[in-house]
Amino acid sequence: MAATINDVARVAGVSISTVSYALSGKRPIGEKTRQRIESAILELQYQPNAGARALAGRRTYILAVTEPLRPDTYTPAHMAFVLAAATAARAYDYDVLLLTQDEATGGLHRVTSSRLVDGVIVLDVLAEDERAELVRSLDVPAALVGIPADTDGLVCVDLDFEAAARLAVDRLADGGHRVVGLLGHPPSVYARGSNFPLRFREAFVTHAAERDLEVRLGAPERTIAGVREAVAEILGPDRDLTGLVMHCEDTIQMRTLDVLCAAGLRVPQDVSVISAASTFDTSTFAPPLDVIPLIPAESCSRAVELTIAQITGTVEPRVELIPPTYVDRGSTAPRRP
Amino acid sequence: MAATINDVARVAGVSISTVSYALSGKRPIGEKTRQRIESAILELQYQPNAGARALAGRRTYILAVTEPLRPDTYTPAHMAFVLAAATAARAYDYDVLLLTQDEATGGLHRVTSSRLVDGVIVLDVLAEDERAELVRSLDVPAALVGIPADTDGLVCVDLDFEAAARLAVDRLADGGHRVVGLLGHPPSVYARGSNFPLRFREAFVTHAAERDLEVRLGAPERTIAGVREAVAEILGPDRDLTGLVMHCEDTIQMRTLDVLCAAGLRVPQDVSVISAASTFDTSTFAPPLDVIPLIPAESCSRAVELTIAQITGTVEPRVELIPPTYVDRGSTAPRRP
DNA sequence: GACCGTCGTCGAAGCGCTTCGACGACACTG
DNA sequence: CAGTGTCGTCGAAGCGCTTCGACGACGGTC
Repeated sequence: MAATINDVARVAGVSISTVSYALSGKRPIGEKTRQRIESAILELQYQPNAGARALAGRRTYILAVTEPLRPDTYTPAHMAFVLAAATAARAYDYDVLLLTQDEATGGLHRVTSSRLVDGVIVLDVLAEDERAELVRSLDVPAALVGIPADTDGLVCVDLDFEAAARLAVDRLADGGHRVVGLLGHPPSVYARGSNFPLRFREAFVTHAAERDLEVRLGAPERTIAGVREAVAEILGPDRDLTGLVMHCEDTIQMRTLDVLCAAGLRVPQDVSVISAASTFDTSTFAPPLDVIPLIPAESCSRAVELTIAQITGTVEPRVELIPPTYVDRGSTAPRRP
Repeated sequence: MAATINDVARVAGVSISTVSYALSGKRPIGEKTRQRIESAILELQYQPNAGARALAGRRTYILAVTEPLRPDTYTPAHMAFVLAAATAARAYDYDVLLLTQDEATGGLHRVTSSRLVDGVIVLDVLAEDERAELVRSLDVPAALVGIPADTDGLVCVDLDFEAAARLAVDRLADGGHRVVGLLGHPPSVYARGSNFPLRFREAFVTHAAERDLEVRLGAPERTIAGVREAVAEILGPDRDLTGLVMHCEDTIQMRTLDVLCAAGLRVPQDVSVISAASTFDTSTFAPPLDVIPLIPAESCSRAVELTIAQITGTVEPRVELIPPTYVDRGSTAPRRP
């Protein structure tokens, strides 16, 4: 059997409460006592029993991460967030319970009301998301990565997609480009109400209008043919498009570059290209792309932070938007006269 | 505060042990009592406290899933296994704690010796894998999905990659093909000692020799150029290769089809193509490919089953190989004379 | 020197559940 | 009808931990 706190106390010749306080640091402990306890712990390979700790301490040190991974979502990007959340949680000594697919919603109720978890990280938030409702009504420490339509009473974190869209538009507008395109996600993604593609697209269109640009939108299917078609359409019959922003999966972006190349268009001489809100590495693309990165670790570690702050104290509901940054890799250039 | 078993007992007018037995079914309960208890549970929205249950019952109903997700591994395929494990676990009323990256090894010790989890599912097993050692020495209920070099004392489950390789070889050999190629993973994957690519490749080479075939191996990098080069090499200067087996990521497979098409080679008229041990859907490829599928749900649910069997009883160490199946989609044809 | 505060330690009371042993109430045996 | 089971229920003893209150031993104050 595994050693218990009783064994440690006996070996160290102190009471169990002393051991507990030595471990938690909630009361001062004499130097010599502490050392005896520490060596007893080492000797016995003592690890506190998680169940007992949860029961007595009312903390499990587990966070639920809910990520539906809906059929048409793009796994790598979403998993990057799950991983980032897991890593961030470990930095605070929390473990992560994974709730996916149907459990993403159903399991949320179960794990919170059985006090299996201390808090919840909600990923891939839709504009209308059951889980947002659930979190609100359950009144459990939680942070959403993404912004639902109704943020009332919730703690949300996300990249500032609107600002990212403006940043991309400005870059092209400042370069003198007049006709710009946005290559987005497959139509089904917009239909589902996934929030960030919509937010990005709206801000893109709005700000392009403010900057007096002509805008063309594409929502290619994932197939080669789909990309080819969308690119052809966006370029226009006269191929007068000179600025292209891509806010989509890596395969689509790579294929787009292939298609541009095949069409004899050079980047950035003929077309300036920006990869926006991408979770993957665009520096290995051919050519490497300018990017406004979406860094999972950033939003997730903030979400974990805010959740833990709610567990240990109290946090005002809020929406925190992370300002975007622009990484220049030479895939944009001023428009040639 | 959440309702406890005490509240339920009070409302139902019985003792707490009766409630507990009603819940677990470990002793018979009178019909009327059971109903009173059930309605009390509904009324109070009672959910047993996970920590207390773990402490008293010595079961947490949590399984650890360890998946290192090493830098060069292909996320979608690996995550498919994580998801399958989570889903399978839920079917047995177990939740899943995710251990990735550095925690995949380090966290294993922590979560088992603190009794946070009842068992462990080990994914992406290397030929030489620390986690196999750890599981052996920890003596914790566990199942590995994949086969380490030393399986002594371990419970392992996996697709029978050797049989899959033979199946692919036989299909081509029976079709009269004499020169066959295997397009595998990037070199780094083989170098790392990931076990299934190696097992597949070895069996492929061995069995092709038995069938008197000439074998060409390719291990393309993920880039377009990498694929193009590997395909050119495998086809040979005379393009005498007529059978191709792909055991690699979906992007590489798609690109290979693009490259074949660009080279004017038709599938299956000029080249017969088989996708082997693939976790993704090859029916949407152009053309749809014959496939020997690797079904994560299959190995994972068996792994979960075997782990839970170890928790509740005892299971002999073993290696269970899942027989491969062949799905015909018309991408192979007899060799033209 | 009486008084106070801090430090370091202990004992004991839970936390909410499972499970063992006990026991009354029956329904069978023979 | 005494003996033997099974059924349905209860009380109580933990499971291993945290935390509260208490208390002796000091060192400082006035």
